[in-house]
Amino acid sequence: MAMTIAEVSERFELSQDTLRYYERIGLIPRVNRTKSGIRSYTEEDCKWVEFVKCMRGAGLSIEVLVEYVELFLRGDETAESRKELLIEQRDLLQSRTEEMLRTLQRLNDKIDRYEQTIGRKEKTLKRLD
Amino acid sequence: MAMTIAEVSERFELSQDTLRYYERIGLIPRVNRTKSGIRSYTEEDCKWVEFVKCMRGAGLSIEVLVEYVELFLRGDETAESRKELLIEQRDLLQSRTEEMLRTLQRLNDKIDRYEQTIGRKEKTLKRLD
DNA sequence: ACTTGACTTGGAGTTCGCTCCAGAGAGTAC
DNA sequence: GTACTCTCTGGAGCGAACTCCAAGTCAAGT
Repeated sequence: MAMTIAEVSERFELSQDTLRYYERIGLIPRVNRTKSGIRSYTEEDCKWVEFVKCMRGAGLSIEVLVEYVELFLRGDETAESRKELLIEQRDLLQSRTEEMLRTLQRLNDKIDRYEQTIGRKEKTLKRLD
Repeated sequence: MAMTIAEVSERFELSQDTLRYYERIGLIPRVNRTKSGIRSYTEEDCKWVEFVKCMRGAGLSIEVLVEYVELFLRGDETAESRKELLIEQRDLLQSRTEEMLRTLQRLNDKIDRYEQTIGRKEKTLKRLD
């Protein structure tokens, strides 16, 4: 059940360095070690890794995720703060996503215009043949 | 019609340093200067600034935008390459956007669960009164 | 003529988020 | 026991994208 850093690295496609870095800065709670000091990831640890990978992938900052973990570790009485933090980040993510959708549309329009322009050019060339 | 860097900075909410930086690295074509060496932005220059701001805002890399500008400056025969570059970036942007939409959904679910948990807690507290 | 303020350039400095490395300590294989 | 492999820690290094700074130029106002 418990996994080594090599296995977790493989499983989530994050480098061992990144996993150690994430733990060092508190982006995931501290992982337990064997008596000889080697990390032994539980399924719970893996859930944190997966969560953080997902949130980082969407662009949430390390800073805010560290804060989330800190709140989590302080226990139940921080549930409200955690919820507020999540709402704030959700709103940020939403507006960034909306901006990206608009830009996506713009890129598609631009590509369409390129298609038309190049299409016209080809026609012209054919006519010249 | 022509604008100073201060006006362009104001108009697009980009610092003067950023505008100069963008020009220096070729993210926008070179802006003409007055005889005394001061930048004088035409409406055309402003369109580039706006385009770049939009694309950077969606996360396109500086590197790829510089390449786009270079191709543009080489003229009509690069239209096809420019189109391909745009398609590539469009596809990248699309998958990033999709990832963000999935994460957005996940965040919303998580917030919902927080709402329920906190709701239950409040009820319990009330019952204890 | 001189001060003020906006602008110039080239280059150094900063922040974020990793990524790499050196040196050391275990566990396994022979 | 010694070679090999995996892992550890603390710290240095790196690339991207700005951001700041020093020293100098120029135009306008008084």
